Amino acid sequence: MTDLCDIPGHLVRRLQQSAVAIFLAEVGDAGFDLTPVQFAALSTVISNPGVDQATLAGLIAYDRTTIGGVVDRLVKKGYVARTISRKDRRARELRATEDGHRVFAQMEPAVMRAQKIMLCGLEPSESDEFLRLLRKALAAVNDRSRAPLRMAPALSAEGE
Amino acid sequence: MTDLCDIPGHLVRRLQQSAVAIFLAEVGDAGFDLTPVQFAALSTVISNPGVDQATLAGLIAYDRTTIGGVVDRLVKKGYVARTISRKDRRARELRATEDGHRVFAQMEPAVMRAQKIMLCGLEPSESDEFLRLLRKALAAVNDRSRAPLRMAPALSAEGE
DNA sequence: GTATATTGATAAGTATACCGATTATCAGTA
DNA sequence: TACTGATAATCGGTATACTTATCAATATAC
Repeated sequence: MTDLCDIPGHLVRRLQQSAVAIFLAEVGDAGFDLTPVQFAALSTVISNPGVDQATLAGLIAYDRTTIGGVVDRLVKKGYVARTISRKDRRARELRATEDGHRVFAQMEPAVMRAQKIMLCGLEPSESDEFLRLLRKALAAVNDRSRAPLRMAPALSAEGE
Repeated sequence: MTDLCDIPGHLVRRLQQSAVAIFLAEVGDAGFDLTPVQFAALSTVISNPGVDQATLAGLIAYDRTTIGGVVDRLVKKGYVARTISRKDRRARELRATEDGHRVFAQMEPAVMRAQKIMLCGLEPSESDEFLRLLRKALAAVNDRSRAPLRMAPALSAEGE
């Protein structure tokens, strides 16, 4: 008989659900209303000014179809500006607004707190080991997702 | 500067995405069309004949609002029967159909295969350790989700 | 210089997730 | 019996995710 507690996928899903709930609670208590996805997108736009949406999706391993809506919401909230690229009229260049930069910087402590809470059940050494295994497992299956991580800078490493 | 690769929540999300993609691929190749969520629900209904939807949601740590739609799809596919409880007219009693039992048994190998693929980057000992840490981390944050796991039978164990 | 293939973005449709509110029912009480 | 509170399920609304298909613009091939 299949016990769901023995199915890794089920455990990962539950941890992810908790992670989102904790993120929203911490960030919300701090007075911000970004979701984890929106935060990751904003963070990446800040690190890569002028990226187009497809590249952004690759950088954070999101689906290209999904990223449009995420960016929509960031634009609506005034944290990101989307302009049509001059070099390629298909592409939209993304840039964080001043508001976006400020909010990102201000909410970082809450985000870090959420990450700590998420792993509060583990000893520090266990936490490190967990993250190591998480990265290692991910590297092996990255390309089996519809939205694989596609590094632009010099990250890569683990994944072949 | 926040590197997303250092944010546990982001890593967990990516692994979950891969897990879902692998599950759908393996199960789909085997000729079945159940999602991970639907599989978990069907599995739990089989183990707990006659459960109501709220209890089912608790058993697999899903949101109560979501479970209705999941059950809808299982009913539409003919794998689960939903009847109004005689003891409590508010509740719906769920039971797997013969088709549901058969499909569940037949797809189990594909599900197991998917779990193995998901962790194929880890050595067997690492895989065990990863699952141990996953369960431990989860136990500590279970009640911070809107949909905490609520055991009815004698599951528990690891996660205290 | 036009046909072809590719690529960035979006649209439509389905399936999770979750919040807040509502409805129907049940349980206990006065 | 009517009232009160709790609970099962659903509804409306928002946000991910992903599939297939489409459109527009670019790049390449010829």
